[in-house]
Amino acid sequence: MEKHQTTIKEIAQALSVSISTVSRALQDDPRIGLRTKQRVNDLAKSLHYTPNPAAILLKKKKTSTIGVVLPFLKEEFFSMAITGIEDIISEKGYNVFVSQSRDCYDREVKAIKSFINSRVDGVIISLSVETENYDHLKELEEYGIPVVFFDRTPINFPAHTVKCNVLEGAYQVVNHLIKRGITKIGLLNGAEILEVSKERYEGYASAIKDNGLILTPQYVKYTNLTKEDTCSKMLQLLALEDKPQAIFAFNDYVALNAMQVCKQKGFVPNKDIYFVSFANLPICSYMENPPIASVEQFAYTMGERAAQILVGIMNSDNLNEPFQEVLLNTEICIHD
Amino acid sequence: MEKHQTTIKEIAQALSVSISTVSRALQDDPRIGLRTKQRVNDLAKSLHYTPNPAAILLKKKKTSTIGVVLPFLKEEFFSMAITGIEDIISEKGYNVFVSQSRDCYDREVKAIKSFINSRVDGVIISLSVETENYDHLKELEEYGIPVVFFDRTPINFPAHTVKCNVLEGAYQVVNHLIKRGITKIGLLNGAEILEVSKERYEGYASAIKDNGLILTPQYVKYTNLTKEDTCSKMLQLLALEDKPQAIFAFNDYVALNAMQVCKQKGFVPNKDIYFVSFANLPICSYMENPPIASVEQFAYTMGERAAQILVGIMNSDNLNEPFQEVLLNTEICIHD
DNA sequence: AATATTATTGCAACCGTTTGCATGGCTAAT
DNA sequence: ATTAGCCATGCAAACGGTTGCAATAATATT
Repeated sequence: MEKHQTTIKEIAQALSVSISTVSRALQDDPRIGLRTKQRVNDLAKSLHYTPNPAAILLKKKKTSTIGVVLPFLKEEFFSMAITGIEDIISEKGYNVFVSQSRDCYDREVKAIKSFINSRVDGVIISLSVETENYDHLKELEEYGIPVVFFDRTPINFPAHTVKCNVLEGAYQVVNHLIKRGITKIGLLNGAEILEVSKERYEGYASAIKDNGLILTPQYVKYTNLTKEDTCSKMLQLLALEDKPQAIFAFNDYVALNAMQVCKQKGFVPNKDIYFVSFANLPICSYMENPPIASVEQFAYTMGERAAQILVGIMNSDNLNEPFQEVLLNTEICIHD
Repeated sequence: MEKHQTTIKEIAQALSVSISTVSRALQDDPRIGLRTKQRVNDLAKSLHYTPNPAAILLKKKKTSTIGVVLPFLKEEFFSMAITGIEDIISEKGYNVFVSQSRDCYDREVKAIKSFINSRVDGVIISLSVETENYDHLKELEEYGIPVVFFDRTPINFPAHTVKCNVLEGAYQVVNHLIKRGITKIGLLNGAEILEVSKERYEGYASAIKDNGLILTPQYVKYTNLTKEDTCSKMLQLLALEDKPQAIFAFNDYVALNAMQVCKQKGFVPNKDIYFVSFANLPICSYMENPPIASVEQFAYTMGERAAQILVGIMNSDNLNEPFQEVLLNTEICIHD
C-alpha cells in the first residue's frame, strides 16, 4: 500500500545485474558499459531513486547535514544570516539543522552535543552572549567536525571566522556624531566577553581620541543584551549628572530598547538624545524615528561566506587547513 | 589522533561479551543479567556512547528528524512559531531541518522533496502564498510521512491542522472599529487562495453585516504579500473617491507597508486613516505608531501544538489516525 | 590459433545496530 | 539421576549502500 523508497537492490533485480553494477553505474564509474549505465539511470529516474542517507553515512561517514547555532532567529540579523547559509548549503545538497541558544550557554552546549550525536558534517555558529568556556567547541574539533564562526566569534581561539569590520564601522559612526558637533557620546555596548563588543569599544575610543576628545569611562556601559539589562544600563546613562548627548548602541535591538527608556523618561529620541547603532535592520525602515545612523553589517553575505568556507573544508580531505578569517566591509547608513 | 564515536562493538570487546548483549543491555532488555547491564551502561556512559543514527535508520527506518517549511524566518510570527516547535521537538530527542519557501511554490516543493530524500520522520508546514497544487504534500502522504499544517493550511485537503480562530479575531477587530464609529473599512487581505484570507474576509463581512452596514466590494483588496503588491493595492484603496477611514490588514507586515504608503501620500496613519491587523508582533511595540488594534495569534503556542501533534503521530504505529484540527483562541489587543 | 589485453560485471566484506533463534549452564521437579 | 524449565548470552541475518578483488567475455596482438 504505502509507497516505499526504491533501493539499489530492486533496480539490480529488475535489470538482472548485480548490486555493485548498479551502484557503479549511478556513480558514473568508467568501468560500467554505456548500455548498462543508460538502463540503470533510466530506471533509477523513473522509480525516483534516491540513495538512503543512512547507508551513505555508514560507509562514507557523511551525513550531508550541517548544524547552525545562533542566539535568536527572531532577530532579523540572524534570520538573514541563516537565509544566506541556506542558499549556499542547499545548493550543494546539504540540509540544515537549526538551533537557537537564546543567548544561554547551556542551550548552546546542548545544541552542539546534539549535533555531534547526529553526526553533522560541519557547524556554523554565532556564540551566545554567555559563552566564555569553549570546551564544547573543542569537542567538535576532537571529532573532526569543522566549525565556522560568524559575527560572534570566540576570543583567543584560532578558528575559521567571518565577521564584518566592526572596528572601522564603530569608528565611522562615532566620527559621524563628532563631526556633527556632538562630543558627549555614550556607548551602550554588548557583554564585555564578546569580541565584537571589544571591537566596538576600540572603534569608539579611537574616534574619540583622534578627534581630540577625552574618553569618559562612565559613558561606557555593557549589557547582556536582555531587555531588562539594556534598560537598566540606559537608565544609568540617563541618570548621570552630565548626560551624554548621543548613544552608540551595540545593535538596533539595543537601540530600540534604549530609545523606549528615553521616551519613558520624557526625552525625545534623536532630538534630545541621538542614537546610532549597528546592523541597519530592514525592520527599522518602518520606524517613525530610527537611529540616525546605523552600520550595515550585510548579514546575508556573512551567512553566505560562512557557508562557503564550511563547504570548502568539508569537501577537502585535508583536515588541518589553515584558518580562514574573513573580514567584510561595513557601510555606514545615515538616516537623518 | 582524531576522536571517534564509540560503537557497541567496542564496548562488547572491552567487556568480552557479544554485541547483541550490549545492544540489549542498553535497551534495558529483561533478558540481560543485572551485573552485565550495569557494566555495559557504566562503560557506555564513560565512553560517551551514542548510537549511530545511520544504523538506527537502517534498522528502524527512523531518523528522529523532522522538517519544517515556512515562508519567512525573518517574520517574527514564524520565528516565534519555530521556537515553539524546537522546544517541544528537541525535548523529545528530535532534530529540526528548516527551510524557507519565501512564499514561492517551487521552493516549497524543493524543500519537501529534499525532506523526503532525507527520510525525515515528519513535516510541519505553513504553506507559501502561491501554493494551490498539493501534489508535493500528497507525496509525503504516499511515503507515510505525517504532516501537520499550521496557520497557512490547505483548502479542501483533510489534514492535521493548527490554526487560530481567524474568523472570530477578524470579526472582533472590525467590530471594534465600527463601535468607534468608523463605518468605511477597507480590507487589505492576503492572497485569495489562502484559507486564512477567506476566513478574514468572512469575519470582516459578518461584522459589517451584523452592524447593519453594507459591504463595499471595492474596499476589499488581495495582496500576494510582497511589498510591491501590498503597496500597489494600498494605493488603489487610497485612490478611491470615497476613501476608507480604516484599513484592516492581513497582518502586521502588510499593515507596516500600507502605513508607509499612507505617509508617502501625505496621510497620517492612525489619525487620517486607522489601521488594525493580525499577529500583534513584539517588534510593533517599538513602533511610534503601531496599528491601533491587532489580533494576537500566539505563534509560539501554535508551533508547540503542531509539534505535539506531530510527535504524537510519529510515536503511534497507527498510521491512519483521524485528523486533528486544533483551533486556538485569538485575543484582540487594543493599542490606542 | 594461441595468447595478451581490455572491457564489463559479479562476489563478498564492511559500516553499526537490532532481533529471531539457538545454545549452554543451572535449578527445581520428578 | 534424569529431565523439564528458566536465565543469561551468543550467532547470524538483515537494513542499503560502497569498493577491492576476482572472474568472465570480448577484442587485439603476434
